[in-house]
Amino acid sequence: MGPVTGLRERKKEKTRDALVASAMRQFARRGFDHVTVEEIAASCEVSPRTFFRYFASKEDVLFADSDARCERLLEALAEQEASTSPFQALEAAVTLLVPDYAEQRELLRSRHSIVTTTPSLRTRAAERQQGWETNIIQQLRSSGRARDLSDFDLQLLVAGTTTALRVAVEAWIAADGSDDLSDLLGHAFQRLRAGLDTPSTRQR
Amino acid sequence: MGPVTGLRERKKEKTRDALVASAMRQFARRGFDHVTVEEIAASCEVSPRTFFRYFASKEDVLFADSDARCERLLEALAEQEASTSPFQALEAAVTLLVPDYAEQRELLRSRHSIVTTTPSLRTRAAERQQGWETNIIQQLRSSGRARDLSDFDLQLLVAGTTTALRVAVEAWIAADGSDDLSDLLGHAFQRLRAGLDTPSTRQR
DNA sequence: ATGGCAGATGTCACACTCTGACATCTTGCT
DNA sequence: AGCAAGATGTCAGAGTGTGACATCTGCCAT
Repeated sequence: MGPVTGLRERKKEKTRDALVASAMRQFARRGFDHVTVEEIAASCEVSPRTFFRYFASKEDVLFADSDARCERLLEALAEQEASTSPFQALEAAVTLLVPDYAEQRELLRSRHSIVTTTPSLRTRAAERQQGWETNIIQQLRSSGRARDLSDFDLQLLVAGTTTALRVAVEAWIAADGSDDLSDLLGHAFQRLRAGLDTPSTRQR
Repeated sequence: MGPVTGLRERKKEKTRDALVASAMRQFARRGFDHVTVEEIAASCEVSPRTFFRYFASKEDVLFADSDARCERLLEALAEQEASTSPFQALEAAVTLLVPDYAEQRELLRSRHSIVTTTPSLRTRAAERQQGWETNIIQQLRSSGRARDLSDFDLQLLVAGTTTALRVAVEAWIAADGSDDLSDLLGHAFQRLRAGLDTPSTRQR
């Protein structure tokens, strides 16, 4: 029972993918704000109005894959043993995302360069993950896994974890490729576990 | 030797403050996107063009005080003993900001309600602080305080700290006022120190 | 004090993003 | 075939943000 695959839905997905691909390509080449929605739409033979039916804003097309990744994280989280601590469950779930990131390194890298070279975007980079926090918190709560954490501790835990993820991914993206994302993540979680004021046992 | 206080600068500051105040008042009353820049400008007897000379965007006026607070954090950080660890220095500096936050609780609270009730802003809430990270990292590096931390560890440390600050402030804002920001911050730093996977010793 | 300079503001014109309303075409179903 | 629903196009318009240029005003040297 694969996903219901009517012609309509396939067409839609195709248009969506085309928009993302074309947008990313042009952003990378000419810079985010030198590319207009009209141009993106035109390159896919679609009206600008239609573009906005797929994406709420021009920025959204940049982060199109991010939401999908959040979904996958939530799924991975749901699959963790109920007996593991929220922290461990998060670490395990995040680790499961590594191949996903690795696959899209080029996309992430080009987005990173787009974001850092566009002042208006610089702040909006990681806030996407901010949105993740709410979802993760909700999932941990409703699954009962966070039963003995206070709201405050839970928020701190989740925020700390997504922050670690963000920092690790950024470092991985920024590096020349010799670093392994798993290692970076492992190190980050290790430090969250041991306490941030603990002197690091050497690194890189 | 107080700050050089030419008439010109005073006037400018006055306009700026007026813009922020009027904007915040109207946002709170009518919602962020039902208030136009034109209206804000008009209420201060100023042209819309001038508004954009003070603030790069309509959103920026919402976070006008944030940058100032970042400045103060950097100063406080610079004043810390060179012998304290980066983590301790950050904790101490952040603690010095508490009165600052406390003073503006109402402003922060109304901003919080504006942000959470405006879909287009919901994600953009605290990521202003994201921008803080770069500044803090730079300061720690150039002051030599972070001499024996790897880039990665430093990034993680700073990101973790600002995250703790954000979470604590959010919790404080969301609460009914019975909580003390110092306590929340203290607790957050305590958990960063002890390790996020450590069971909490009771709380609220 | 005064005349010039630099910074602050206003005016105008314009590009671009994003939205609502309505018409049209296409797909899925019977 | 033919209808209903969904997808797209067209059109008009509000709102944000920017460049260019003119004007006004506080500042300072003479």
